[in-house]
Amino acid sequence: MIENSDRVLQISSSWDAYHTECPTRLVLNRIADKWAVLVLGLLETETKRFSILQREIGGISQKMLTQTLRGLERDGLIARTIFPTVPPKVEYTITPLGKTLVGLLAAVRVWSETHIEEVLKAQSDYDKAAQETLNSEAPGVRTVRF
Amino acid sequence: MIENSDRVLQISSSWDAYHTECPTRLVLNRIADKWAVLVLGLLETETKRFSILQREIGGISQKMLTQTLRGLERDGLIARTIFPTVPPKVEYTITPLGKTLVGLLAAVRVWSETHIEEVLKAQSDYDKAAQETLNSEAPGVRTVRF
DNA sequence: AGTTCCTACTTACTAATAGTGACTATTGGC
DNA sequence: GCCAATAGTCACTATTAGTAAGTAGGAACT
Repeated sequence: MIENSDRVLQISSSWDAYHTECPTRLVLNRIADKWAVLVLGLLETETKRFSILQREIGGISQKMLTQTLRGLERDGLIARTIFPTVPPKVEYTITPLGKTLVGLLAAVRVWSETHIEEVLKAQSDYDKAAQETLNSEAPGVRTVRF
Repeated sequence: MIENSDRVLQISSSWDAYHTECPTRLVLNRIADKWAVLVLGLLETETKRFSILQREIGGISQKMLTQTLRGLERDGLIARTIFPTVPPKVEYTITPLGKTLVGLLAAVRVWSETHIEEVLKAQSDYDKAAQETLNSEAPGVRTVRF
């Protein structure tokens, strides 16, 4: 039933992301959102407006940016301040809670930048191998070790 | 055009996740996959079989597990070994490259566990406030600061 | 001899989510 | 009076996630 010691620790602290209903999985769903990661990265150092964020994040639509910002606000990771001017002005700022998470995410971005070549090479190797087995062997059998 | 100093650094290192076509964004798409994060977490310490992984990750389907494992294999983060026995046996092991990433992801899981209460509280506060503005004010105006 | 079971998948289908493009309110400037 | 600018919303389509059922092939049971 209980497999190994690290899992026991997680269970005894009452949170376990490996259990479907555990609320810690919502944090996973948060970072498992590329737009949220990018937004938090931009707000790490300074407060920014909606239009600036959209300009700096390549390929995000207004709808997705709005949706992402609302989600981050709801989770208490960023704060939203609207100035009722015309045209409207809305500023987004990272909260203290958000700051504690964004450091980790920055580390992931650094990892991407330092290991991307290895990942790209692995991908092309994999694709080439898949191509070869397609041409020679029966499909499905790829690697055998004894 | 160039906004602030950290961005300049990223551009000069030739990788920038904020640009749509940058390959580093595929790493983001990798960690922006809750299943992948959970799988990597389980493989951090030991090699595991397909059925074990499925049992330990609450709520994952066979299809999604297969898909996730294939993606991680293609990116060079895990290795797949099939034993052509009957019934079949397939083992998944983390690679050295995968190990360097999984440490960061473990940090994120720890963050979840230590900050989940704050996030849940922020959410209920947000939902309550949204409910109140719905009852009293005109919708859209929530916070004003000068 | 036939049926069932086992594992690690596919495949076909449905539900949910991401993304796209057009539309809105407001008002200062031309 | 008309256009530009900002931060959205709404209706629609495309993509992706999830579900349920099927497949292989030999071992063990009946």
